[in-house]
Amino acid sequence: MKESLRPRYEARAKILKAMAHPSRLLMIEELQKQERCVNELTEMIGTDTSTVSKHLSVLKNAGLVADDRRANCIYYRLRCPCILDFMGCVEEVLSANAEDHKKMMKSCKK
Amino acid sequence: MKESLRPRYEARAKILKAMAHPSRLLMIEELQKQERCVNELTEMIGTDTSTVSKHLSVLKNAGLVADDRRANCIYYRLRCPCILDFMGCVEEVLSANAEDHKKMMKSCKK
DNA sequence: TGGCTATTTGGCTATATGGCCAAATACGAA
DNA sequence: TTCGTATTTGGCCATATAGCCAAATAGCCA
Repeated sequence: MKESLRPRYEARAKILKAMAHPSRLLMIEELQKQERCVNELTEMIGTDTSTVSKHLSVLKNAGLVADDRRANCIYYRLRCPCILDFMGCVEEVLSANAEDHKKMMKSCKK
Repeated sequence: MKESLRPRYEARAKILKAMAHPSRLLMIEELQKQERCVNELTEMIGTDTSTVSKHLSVLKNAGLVADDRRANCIYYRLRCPCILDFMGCVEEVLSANAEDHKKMMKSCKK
């Protein structure tokens, strides 16, 4: 790869990687609807608080979420809501995959 | 996480994960322009053929690319071109990050 | 068929990640 | 200041991934 292009692709990959986890996708979706504190997200995900905190730091580190403290909770919110537009296409891929799978099964029966 | 939702998020995460690598992003971008065989991609990326082959199998396994053989090469193509629309938003995040960074630097000087 | 090239697979190592626990920290409120 | 709750961090283990090499496979073409 041309060296000059590498940082660009690495930066993009980092963002995609930050999104590429089931729990983090759930959080992103939730945070698009409304901001949430760590505790609330922990309940939704149903795992250890420390795990959720680490997931959030991945998202924050990628610049996908921002946080601010109010009262004694830290609220997270989605920084670029367009992120969720991704999902339309992701779903398209998934249904294309399902379609293929169906075809394959059919042709196996023959 | 509600058990019924898990498979859905896992499927989505798998697709994002498949995209989340610099070399694979480069390939995806290239394959949107035109189909390419393993050898051509290997040259572009500048790494071992076997590595590229494995990257391609990740993409294929996620349903992002399809391949077919012609003459004695195997040509890969992008299955869902909408995938690249992602990048607009990814870039948006990146420039928001850059903006933040700039602000931070400024406020440090004060 | 047999050779040749393109591609994939297996094996290995180094590195990164997710998850849990325990401990540390941060900060608002009394 | 001190307490108590919310959050983060460090440590550990199990698992996954990238990359390279060597070897196996696949399938065109003479």
